[in-house]
Amino acid sequence: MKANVTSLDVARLAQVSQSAVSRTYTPGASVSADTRERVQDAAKKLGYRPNAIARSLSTRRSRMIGVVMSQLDNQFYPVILEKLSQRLQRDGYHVLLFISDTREADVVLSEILQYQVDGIVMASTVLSSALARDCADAGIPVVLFNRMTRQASNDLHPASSVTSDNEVGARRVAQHLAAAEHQRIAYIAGLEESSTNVDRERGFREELHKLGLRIHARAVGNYSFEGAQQAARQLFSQAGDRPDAVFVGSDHMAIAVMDVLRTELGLRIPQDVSVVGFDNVPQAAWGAYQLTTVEQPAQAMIEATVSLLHEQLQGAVKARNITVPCQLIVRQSSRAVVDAAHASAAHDTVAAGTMATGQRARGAA
Amino acid sequence: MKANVTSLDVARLAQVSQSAVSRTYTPGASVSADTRERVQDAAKKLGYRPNAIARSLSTRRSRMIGVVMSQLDNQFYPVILEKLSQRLQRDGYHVLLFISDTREADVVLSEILQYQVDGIVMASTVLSSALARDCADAGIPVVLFNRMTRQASNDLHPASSVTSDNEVGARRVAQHLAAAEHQRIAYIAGLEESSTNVDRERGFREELHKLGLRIHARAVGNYSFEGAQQAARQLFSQAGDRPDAVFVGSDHMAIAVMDVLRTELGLRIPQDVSVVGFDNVPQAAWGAYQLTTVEQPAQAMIEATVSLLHEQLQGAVKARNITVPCQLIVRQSSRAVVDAAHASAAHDTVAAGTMATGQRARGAA
DNA sequence: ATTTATTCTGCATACGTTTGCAATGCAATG
DNA sequence: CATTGCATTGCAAACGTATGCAGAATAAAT
Repeated sequence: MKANVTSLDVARLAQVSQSAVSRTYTPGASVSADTRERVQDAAKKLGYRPNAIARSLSTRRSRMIGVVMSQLDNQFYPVILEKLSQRLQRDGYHVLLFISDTREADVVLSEILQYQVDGIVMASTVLSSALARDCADAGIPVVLFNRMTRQASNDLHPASSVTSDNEVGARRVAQHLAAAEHQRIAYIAGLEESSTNVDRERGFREELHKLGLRIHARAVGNYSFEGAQQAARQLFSQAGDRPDAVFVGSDHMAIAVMDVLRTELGLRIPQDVSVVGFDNVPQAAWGAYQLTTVEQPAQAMIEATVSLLHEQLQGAVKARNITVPCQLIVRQSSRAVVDAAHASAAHDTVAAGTMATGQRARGAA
Repeated sequence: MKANVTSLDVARLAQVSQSAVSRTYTPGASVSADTRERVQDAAKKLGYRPNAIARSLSTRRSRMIGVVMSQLDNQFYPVILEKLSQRLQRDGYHVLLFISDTREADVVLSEILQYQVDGIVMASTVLSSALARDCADAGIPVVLFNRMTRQASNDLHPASSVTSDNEVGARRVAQHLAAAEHQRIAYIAGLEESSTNVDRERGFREELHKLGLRIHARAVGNYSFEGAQQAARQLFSQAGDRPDAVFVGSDHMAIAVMDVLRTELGLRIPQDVSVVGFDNVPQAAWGAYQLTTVEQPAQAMIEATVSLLHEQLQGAVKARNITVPCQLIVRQSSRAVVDAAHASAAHDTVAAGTMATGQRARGAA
């Protein structure tokens, strides 16, 4: 059997022109039922498979989407990657994956562009404005996932973006913690410069302020496991003035924090300290953590991403941001609301009512 | 600025032939320093980027590796994906990702082949022998990752494969559990037909037998979280005859099992029951689980995968299997060895000696 | 039967690169 | 000065497909 069967080989065997073969595999092209069948028979006989590379060269569309990610250790992203990949496959697109852990994102992106991808999704990575311009010049749609460009207020967005409503989500957390009468509320930040962190921290601070509270202590975890461990140790180092609640910038970090609090410091959660995260990764629901968190709705964010991509593939010139609402999910890592009426035994009662494992509850707003 | 700058545009501006431009971007090609510089200047001026699609068509190598995965929810695989992607990028290859969750793997693979990938890595997916033959005919190297083909004894392997030494790993677990004098040892299987499960179960059973023990109870979890929960409930349903140790076919499942045992059944680990997993995913080291497990060395398996790929890209015709050794990692989810001398207070002592968090210990063999 | 509209088909070119081959220039050697 | 060798260069033919255009075949309408 010949190694590389081309449309020409099939054409010869089927006694038709090469064009006819091409048209057989082009949906909507004009071919008679007879030729189509002859072609398909010949193709099967020879084991023909259309060459997507050649097609891309000819059509100038590769049907590949470049996806750039940096931290697959944070479960949020594998989940996104899986769903995104499946969603794109449904539309006949495929994912060219780039991991830009330590390397310059710019180098990576330059490689992507060489592959003539039809679009780019950047998750948790900063896009230099130079590259953004390159993409715009090349007419390649870029969607920032879970990140916004800094100059969001500028009328000329360099790229579209999809985020959840980080600010409102964080406000819900503030309300939740305040309702349970926490006094010394701490915040562990992600990456200082990331838009997610900025929005979450702003919403959290402002809502606390509105409720007559303030951030009692603060540390930075840079969205990493180790960073969060350090941050937790730092926040709880002075025994006298320890926080009674911690809002952590991501579930990934929150879990690290819980481990430090329990294992190293012997604290009980939520009796001694409440912990709240962000993202609702699968592990947040695990029995040992039962983490109260804000859900970033993965499927909705993916749909938004795909629709932004298509929108720009159709030629929309205006980039825009889509913000997806997110929900507070109350689990048992945070102390329950203190019911003024029966303050004594209230804890368990309320817990049974509103804190069943995995149950979704709208924020108390 | 022109949308698509080609090598011809650059050639014109630099006053050289198009070949010269091509050679400038072909490592090892013959170009004088002078022309190279002229070309690079012109390229920078125009924003030229070589078109990888056209190059692929011409060279008949895409420098893309198709990676097929099915379960990104099991942390083992994202970790692999991240490392593999980075490793391939180092060699100038890129990952075309396919998720074949529910869809036929055959359909997916057929799509991959259209993209003229230079090689394929299949992780935790079964490869139909028909497709394997197609790949062989097309001369495309295939490496099965963490799976072996069934007819391993056959002299004509359809595809190369990389596995850890599942059988030996499972033997270590048997020795470990036997040493601590467990009496009723259960096994929770992954996918019955998978080679990993077959090998692990065989090693476990045979080693137990050698030690005068047997598998006391068995259930199937199909490598899924929910399946493992069901399996755990089933194994522990009859209160009178509960296992005092469970070897679970993967960490992903083992964590689900631990949650069920603790939360639903109120059992203490390891006092009431020991739990051992397989893989050593990051979560196994988390404070709340401290899961004793067998480490599948990710980096070594990746290196093996890459070298098998290269080997076959160089034209090696013979497919082969590489087996990477794996290590028992003792943590606190399994009861410690009973020291015959001071059987009473031995537990904590031994634990302190050999069970420090995250410490790696060779199997007791 | 003739005209008109419609569907099919093949030809030929384009997509942007690589690369074998032959030609050129230049330095070193005799 | 003639000769050889070598590095550099350009020409032109691939690589495998899509598609505009014009002609052929078929069907529909008169």
